[in-house]
Amino acid sequence: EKLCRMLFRVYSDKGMFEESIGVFDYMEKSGFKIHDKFCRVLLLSLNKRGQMDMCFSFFQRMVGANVDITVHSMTTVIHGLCKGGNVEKAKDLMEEMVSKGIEPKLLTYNMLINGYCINGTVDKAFKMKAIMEQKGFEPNVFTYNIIAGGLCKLKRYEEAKMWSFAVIKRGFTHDVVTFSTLVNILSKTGNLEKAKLLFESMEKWGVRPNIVTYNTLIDGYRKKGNLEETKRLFEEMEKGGVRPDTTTYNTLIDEYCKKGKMEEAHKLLGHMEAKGVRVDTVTYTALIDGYCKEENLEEANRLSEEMEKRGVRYNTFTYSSLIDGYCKKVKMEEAHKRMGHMEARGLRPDTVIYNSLIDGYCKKGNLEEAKMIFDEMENRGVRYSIVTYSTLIDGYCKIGKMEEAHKLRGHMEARGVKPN
RNA sequence: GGCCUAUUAGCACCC
Repeated sequence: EKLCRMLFRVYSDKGMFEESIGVFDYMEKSGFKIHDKFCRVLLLSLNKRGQMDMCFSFFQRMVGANVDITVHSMTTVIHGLCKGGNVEKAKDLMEEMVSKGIEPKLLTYNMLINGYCINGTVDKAFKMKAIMEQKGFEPNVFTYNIIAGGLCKLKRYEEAKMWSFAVIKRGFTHDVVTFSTLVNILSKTGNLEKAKLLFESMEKWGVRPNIVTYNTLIDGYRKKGNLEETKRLFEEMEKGGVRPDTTTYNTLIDEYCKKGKMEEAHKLLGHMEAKGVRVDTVTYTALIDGYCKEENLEEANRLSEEMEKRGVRYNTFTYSSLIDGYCKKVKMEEAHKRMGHMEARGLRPDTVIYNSLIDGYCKKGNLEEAKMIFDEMENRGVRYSIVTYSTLIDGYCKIGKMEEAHKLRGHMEARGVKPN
């Protein structure tokens, strides 16, 4: 029994999940008593590695094996489900557990509220908050920050600002997350000066800007085209003992890429390696996109091979940049080939990728093919966006097929996509 | 005590 516990722990920790579950099976068959705390090692590990489905199904197995389920493991599973965009499933799970006498905690509710925010359904997040209050839980700083963040995702910055300021007004302890959120809101709404003032006054409130606060402000300045201030902040943070991280470098690399300064961007990649800063998918995607934009697909492909070799994962953005690169050059066969690759890896092409393809065919003057891609989106359940319609409408206009263009305008209204 | 919250990368048109 002791050996099983040890094995289970090690397998779980190393991500050898089949083996972990094998041990679990054996323990169950042998009639060993299995505790909730013991199972949590696996739940947490599955969570960390994004294996939400397995996490959920293992939890079901725990229930089936009569493990003494606690709020802790329930909360872990809910966390995973929420992060994976499966809030409804998480909510159902919570309700099921409540019926078994397990009471959620404030943090459990916060996770669900966050889940709805991730989904972009803030109204449901508010409903969950109301339920939480009904149960006698007062919202805490996390709750407020989560809601402010959710509203930011929807670009509802004015409302977000109210929630962040409410933290300060309600006399909660001042929190660096609240301040960073506010710096972001101010910066994104064109009040970079105010953002800077807030940033500078933070210390007076007893809050020290951290890496995220710096990164937020740096992004604000570079998007405004103020490279001097961007660099100054970069140096200031290093002097102040806040070490630039992956996001900091990614932001700067993207800035150089957008300006077409690919050598500079590449140099920063070198700096990251020299300083031991982790390189990630965003780093490479920014670079790949930069090369694609200057139509240097050779270099873009070289980088994608490099990231493959280094074990940096591709995501939808990475493929999107490459596919768009091919579409802009009207190399449609190559674009399709890349789409095949991503699907083989279990990534579903999204709206943006389809938009690039449609644009490619439109630019080629092949509206039949463009329309076929459009229909394929429907069949595969990929949502149309305002860009999808604009692209295709533009395509029809350019070849003088005005009736088709008008038809699409009707189509979009029927779908509830508002013309801009 | 720990666990939940903030920052960076992809698409059309116009400018």
